[in-house]
Amino acid sequence: MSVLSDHIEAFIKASMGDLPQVELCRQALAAQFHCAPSQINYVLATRFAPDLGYVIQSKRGGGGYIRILRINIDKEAYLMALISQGIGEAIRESQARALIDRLYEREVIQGQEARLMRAAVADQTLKAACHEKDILRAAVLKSMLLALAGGAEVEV
Amino acid sequence: MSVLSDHIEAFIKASMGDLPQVELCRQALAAQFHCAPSQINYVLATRFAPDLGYVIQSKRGGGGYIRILRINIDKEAYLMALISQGIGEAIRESQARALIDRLYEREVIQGQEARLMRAAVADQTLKAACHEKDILRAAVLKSMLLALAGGAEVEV
DNA sequence: TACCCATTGGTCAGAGATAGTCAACAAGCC
DNA sequence: GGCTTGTTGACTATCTCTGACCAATGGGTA
Repeated sequence: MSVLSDHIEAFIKASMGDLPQVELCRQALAAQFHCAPSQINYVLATRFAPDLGYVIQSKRGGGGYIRILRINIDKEAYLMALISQGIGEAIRESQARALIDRLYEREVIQGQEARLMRAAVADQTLKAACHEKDILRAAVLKSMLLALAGGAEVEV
Repeated sequence: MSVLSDHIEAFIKASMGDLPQVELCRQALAAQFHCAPSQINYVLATRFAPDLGYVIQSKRGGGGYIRILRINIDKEAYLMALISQGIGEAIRESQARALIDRLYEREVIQGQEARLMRAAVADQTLKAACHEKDILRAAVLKSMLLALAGGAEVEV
């Protein structure tokens, strides 16, 4: 079954080739495929999601763009596993701290980075109701792990 | 994808080189880039703002000029100033990114740390209503800056 | 000195150019 | 039919650029 989203996905992947990143123009791409611009967002959300090893950056306004960065999954399998399985929808502060400590022990991160991460996910930092806090913490933690996994090869 | 503002910014930075300041003539610059004079103000406001480490001085009338000064900062004092004044109750993603970029340029943080911080304060990360997002982002950012400022003495 | 006015930069609202979000509808697949 | 996936359009958010109008400076002139 070959559907529009698949074509767009294939086109983007072909554009990327072996490069670590590619830059698109949403409007132009939508015009090229004769679809609504939001269709591009759908493809990005479903085929180039963080869990699938991609990071999306974009800018609006004149000269706007959408940039897709690829993560080297082989190299960072541990982080990706953490992101997709090790952290659920929510995570408590103590669990997050333990996870960060493990990263430090395994030398995935340095002291300064560990301090940054702890600060970002601290209970005191996340102003929200208790359960919301844990959800938020999970999101922040995942996002940072993704940055660790994907950032190394790309100038962000 | 580069746009007029980017070109003007690049030109000014090239003019500066390693010097601590540079002097421009708004009209002449606008003529050089075939744009409205106010476009220069736009570039100054968005690319050479105080948050980005610059100070603008200017004089009108005959022999008028625009002078751009690069600020040199003391790391700890800068961080503390950012925490107490530079960041309010809320901060937008673009402002937060600019702030992090500046820390990176000034070598207060390294590339990996910058990526971590950007990830933590990204719009995509902070799942909340728009205004709540900005408040949350300010809290996360401040918390991380505090970690940077006080990090050396804190137990790992 | 007092005033005029040419010259130069500042401000701001609005238009234009992109991209993001979300709810509703459509198409496929048990 | 009901669930999942795909598609769209209306509305929103953000970034860029411009022009009309405002403000300041300094030289010229009465």
